[in-house]
Amino acid sequence: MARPLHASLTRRERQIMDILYRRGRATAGEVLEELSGNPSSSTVRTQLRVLEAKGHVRHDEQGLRYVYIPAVPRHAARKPALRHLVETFFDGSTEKTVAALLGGDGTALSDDELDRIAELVARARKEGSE
Amino acid sequence: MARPLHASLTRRERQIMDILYRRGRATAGEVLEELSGNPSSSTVRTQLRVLEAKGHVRHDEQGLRYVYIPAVPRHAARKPALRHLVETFFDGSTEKTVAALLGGDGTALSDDELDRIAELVARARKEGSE
DNA sequence: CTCGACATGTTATTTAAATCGCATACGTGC
DNA sequence: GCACGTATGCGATTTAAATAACATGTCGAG
Repeated sequence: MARPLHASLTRRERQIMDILYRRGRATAGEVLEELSGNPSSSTVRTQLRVLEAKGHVRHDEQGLRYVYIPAVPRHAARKPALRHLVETFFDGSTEKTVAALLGGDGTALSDDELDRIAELVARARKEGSE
Repeated sequence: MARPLHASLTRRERQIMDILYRRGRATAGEVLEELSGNPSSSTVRTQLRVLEAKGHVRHDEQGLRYVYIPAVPRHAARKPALRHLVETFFDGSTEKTVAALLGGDGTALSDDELDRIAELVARARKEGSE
């Protein structure tokens, strides 16, 4: 069973992977900027090399710089991550999760967005009943 | 800014916290059963004590056993966790997240559940327009 | 009472993670 | 060409995590 990648990462590694997934790609310097506890540039680059050795990221050389990219693309990584969170915090219930997403914090959703979400639900029902 | 607790946990600690959140509460033995790599009982108990020292869990004494419980209750911990995941993997978009939840893996949702989800969306719209 | 099963506490050791110093390579402008 | 700013690579060190051996305490059965 393929558990979420996150499960095998150390704290710093997770921090870095999260940055890479949020941004899509980043240089060592960009990762450094977003890391808390401002570690040295050396540290960050070492971590990125470790992550690459473990197969979690790869890099493209862009001129002088390395641009790091997650080895598992975002759209493939996020499903297991989401499911794991739903299992852990919402009893595996999609309904409870949606409730938290909508009723959530102060994030007011626009009517447009709610319309599109309603559309998603309608379509899911249609597909389910085929 | 209160980041998700998860961010400050080590791998094992996260594993254990996930078990505690999934089950609500657990003894050292129960945690041990669910942990991969079957570490020794000693190891698990030490970790639980470390987690307690760090303030992540507390314990109730139940007869002879200790029953461990997350210090931050699930309903309080899950919101930041969910938001962090949405930020990292879904560009902060509730819509994209719902799409992944519905269109997800093979998890077929019942019509009933879809009904209730639709109701949630309808209610959210109403509240938003007040 | 005392033995055994089971639970916890303490402490030490091993292993892994995190950090950085220093060496090295690549361009750019003078 | 060469000095400088900026990158990366390697190796070593420090710090933290993970693990388990051993000691202690509690209950129930015989």
